[in-house]
Amino acid sequence: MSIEITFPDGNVKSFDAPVTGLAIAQGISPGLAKKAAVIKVNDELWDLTRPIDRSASVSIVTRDKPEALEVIRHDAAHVLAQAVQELFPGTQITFGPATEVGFYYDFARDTPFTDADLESIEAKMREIVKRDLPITREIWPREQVLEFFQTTGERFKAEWVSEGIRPDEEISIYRQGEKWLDMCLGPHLPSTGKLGTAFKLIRVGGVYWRGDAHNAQLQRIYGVAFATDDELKAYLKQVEEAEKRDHRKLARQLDLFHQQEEAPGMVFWHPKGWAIWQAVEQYVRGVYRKSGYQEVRGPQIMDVSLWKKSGHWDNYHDNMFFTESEKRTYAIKPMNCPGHVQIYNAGLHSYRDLPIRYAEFGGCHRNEPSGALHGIMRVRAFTQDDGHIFCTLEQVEGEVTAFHQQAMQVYQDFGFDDIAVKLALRPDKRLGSDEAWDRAENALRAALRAAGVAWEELPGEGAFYGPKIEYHMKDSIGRSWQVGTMQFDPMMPERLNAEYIDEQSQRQRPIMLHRAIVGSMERFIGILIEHHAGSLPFWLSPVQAVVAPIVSDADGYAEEVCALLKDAGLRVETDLRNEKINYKIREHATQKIPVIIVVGRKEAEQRSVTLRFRGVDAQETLSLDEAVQRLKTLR
RNA sequence: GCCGGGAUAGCUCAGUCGGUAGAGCGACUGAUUCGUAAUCAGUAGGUCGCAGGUUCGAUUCCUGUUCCCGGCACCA
Repeated sequence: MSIEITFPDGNVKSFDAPVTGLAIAQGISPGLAKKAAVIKVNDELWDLTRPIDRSASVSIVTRDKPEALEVIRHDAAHVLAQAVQELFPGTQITFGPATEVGFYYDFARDTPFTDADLESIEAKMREIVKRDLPITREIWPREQVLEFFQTTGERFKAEWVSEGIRPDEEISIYRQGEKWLDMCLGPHLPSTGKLGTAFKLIRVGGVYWRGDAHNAQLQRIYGVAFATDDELKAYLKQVEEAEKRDHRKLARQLDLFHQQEEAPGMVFWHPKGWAIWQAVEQYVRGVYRKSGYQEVRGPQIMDVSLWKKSGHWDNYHDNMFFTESEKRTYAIKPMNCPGHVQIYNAGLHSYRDLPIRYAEFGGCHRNEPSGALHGIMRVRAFTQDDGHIFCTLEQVEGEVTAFHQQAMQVYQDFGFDDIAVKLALRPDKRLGSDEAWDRAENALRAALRAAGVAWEELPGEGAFYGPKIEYHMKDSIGRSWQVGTMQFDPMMPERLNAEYIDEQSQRQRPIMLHRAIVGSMERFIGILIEHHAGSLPFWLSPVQAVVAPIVSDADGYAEEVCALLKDAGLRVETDLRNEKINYKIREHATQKIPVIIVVGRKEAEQRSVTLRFRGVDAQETLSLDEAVQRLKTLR
């Protein structure tokens, strides 16, 4: 038997017997063999130790390649599992994949792992790496695997063999050293020593077996892993930087808002935080105006019967707040759409009136599970930049493409330029027929196509009343946030009896489009704070400039400058405290004020000001008039 | 909601192996008028999250609870 191995450069080499990737690499150079992590065989990643038993085109994947990194991380998960079982006998193993920056492994053990355990586990992992145990792949018959896991008390593994793996699937077992093994698809490095030292266990958390809240609770140990120590160091540094821009921390430092026990998941906006809100709201209001929306306002609470009619009660009553008065139960609104339908229904509409676009900064309350709350990113009381468009099916495409343009402009104006568009399709729990869903999903697809954007489809992620387009934006440190949405809803008009009169004087159901660009004001402001690390752009800064006199003789002039800038529409304050200019500059720089305006005797005499811009040490002195003009252009 | 951890002055944190607490910054008062990232001195400030229990005595130990943090689940 002859095996032909084709290399990336087109060279072909014949072997008489099956040959391993390691042998091939060694045949090329010992250096390559050392750097090799896995081998790509006909576009499939294989272990270096797995014999290649047929002709194939191959390429050696060295450890510096992204594909190798995933294998390194996956290996780290297995080394973690072995370390845990060596240290804590009786702990059951389940799954442990690679993640975006590292790996995790889920364990079943009655006693919780502590931070101290994490340290000793990591030490044990390093020991296993040092032992440089060979990692070998074996194929076992299904019965043998099942029996093995049953006799070793690995209940979860055994369950997976019988419930998660198709009977005709080949089961590979990876042995790490003499005794320890795990069932795994692979591939893996040839030995534990190849893992290297660039890994670190970071935390432990609870998870559900197979991701289902009805199942047993497991403990997941998370780690990060890289090909080199430098990359690990860089990653840890980046985490530290991310912590510094935590919106909860910055809110305290910059006095933007606070939250307290009596109102969990709600926000107390301080003057400076509310100034940011106002800036965002005024901006969005301008978008409403320019794009043909009429602003409206519905009531905060409405009789529960309305929510039963709309379908919200059936789907979400566990997450709704209720209140009672005179034997009637009211729901505190979790959404604005039923209110907008009432406004629509208050008049009779001709097809000529459509589309009708309503907008509202709609305050909503949702009783989110306590464990979901997070600063102002996930709250129980929030405000949507909500809008509803009542239109005909034919008008949907035009409305969706127009919305797309508006949304993209808004994200750009706020400093976000990396936007991903996704289409969330029918969920299991839903209203309406499959035909209606086909129509709805296809209408959105057509609109996206017309808008000329690429999108990703998310099966099962749609709202119960219709599919939705989602806008995900990446922030300055690469995290993705779902903000805007455009939802197609034929159900709500039906359920709440919305109609218009068509050309033939017949009553028709309009289509309802739900749309939001920033989504939740609270969350969007949280994202803005973290994206800009608290240094908001001039137009969003709560205090845009501080006028700081050097000596008290200049106080009067400072107040004059401040008044002038306020007249020009800027948010300005004076700092007349009896402190040195150094102290004032330090403080306002720390407060991330975009412009510090210093005035001393000289400026007061010359009617000039000295400007110091955030992040720039150099100062500029210019006349008061010039300065006002200059700052006005930043607004 | 579930698993784990936490809660000490306005903020950041130390401390008490059970004998009711301390620093820095901030605040306040006074002095200082000093040209680009912290002037000096003094003063005040805490039911040690809340409720029970054990104890002669609990901020400390135990139980419960609320909220926060991390993870999972959820997210109209």
